[in-house]
Amino acid sequence: MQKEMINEDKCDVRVIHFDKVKAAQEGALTEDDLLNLAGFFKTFADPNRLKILMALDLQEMCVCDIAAFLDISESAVSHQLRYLRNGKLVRSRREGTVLYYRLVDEHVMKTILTGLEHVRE
Amino acid sequence: MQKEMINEDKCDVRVIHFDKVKAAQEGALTEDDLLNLAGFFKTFADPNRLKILMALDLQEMCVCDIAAFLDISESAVSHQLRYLRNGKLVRSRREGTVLYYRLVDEHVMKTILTGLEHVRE
DNA sequence: GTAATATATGATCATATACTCAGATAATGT
DNA sequence: ACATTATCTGAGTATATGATCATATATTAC
Repeated sequence: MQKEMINEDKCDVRVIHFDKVKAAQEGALTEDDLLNLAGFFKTFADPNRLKILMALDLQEMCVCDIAAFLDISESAVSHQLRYLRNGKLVRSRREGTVLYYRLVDEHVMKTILTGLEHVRE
Repeated sequence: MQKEMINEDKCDVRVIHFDKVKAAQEGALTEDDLLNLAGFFKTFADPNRLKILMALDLQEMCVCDIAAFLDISESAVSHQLRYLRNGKLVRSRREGTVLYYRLVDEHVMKTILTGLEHVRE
């Protein structure tokens, strides 16, 4: 059971399998990819956002309809939609004062369905 | 532009397209599925957990190796592994005092790779 | 049994999240 | 221009999250 220090400056770091640590480091994503990916999944980590995304997969909807569907305030919906817009998951189309939201592409539902598969075993 | 109240008790709820709200409600998941699904994605919503999962896809690893890889405390790793165990994403195998963790199944990486596809456009 | 090693757990704390509220903005109707 | 409608935004707040630290547990070696 060989022990090695991974870094001279951090003598508290204990490593049993140095080769595995190295392999993990070599296979790791960049910090950028990692943050984007975590951010992407954060989008799906909220029940209300999931409901919005699945509803928008069926049909485009406006803010107040989504608010009625979720039974939360329009302001709260608007905040969540901004979140989804920033994440490039939804797009909107304006018709007068009404904004109709829809999904951007098929990755969104694909991700949700893969997750649902796992959850239902 | 017809307006209807979705509920007599909540006169502040404004609905433009009642049919869409109804369709969304009919297509919606149960609260249980929704919470499980959100919980599932919450697992992937953290950079360190993502790194752990991707590393364990390559090879089984023990706690202290993961800690060295992530450059965080073994305690923090242990907390995250408990999270992953509760979510049924990883399993462990004991060899003396050392616990080797590995992924439970292929849904995990499938989910991560679908996400990565989207993130990289 | 005791000591040492590897991991797990509970308490605590700083930050992130998701809502509400009040007010701002954008498009339409008069 | 002014009022109305639909949505957006910033501030404030309560809860959730993820790390650290100290301590507890589990296995092995002596």
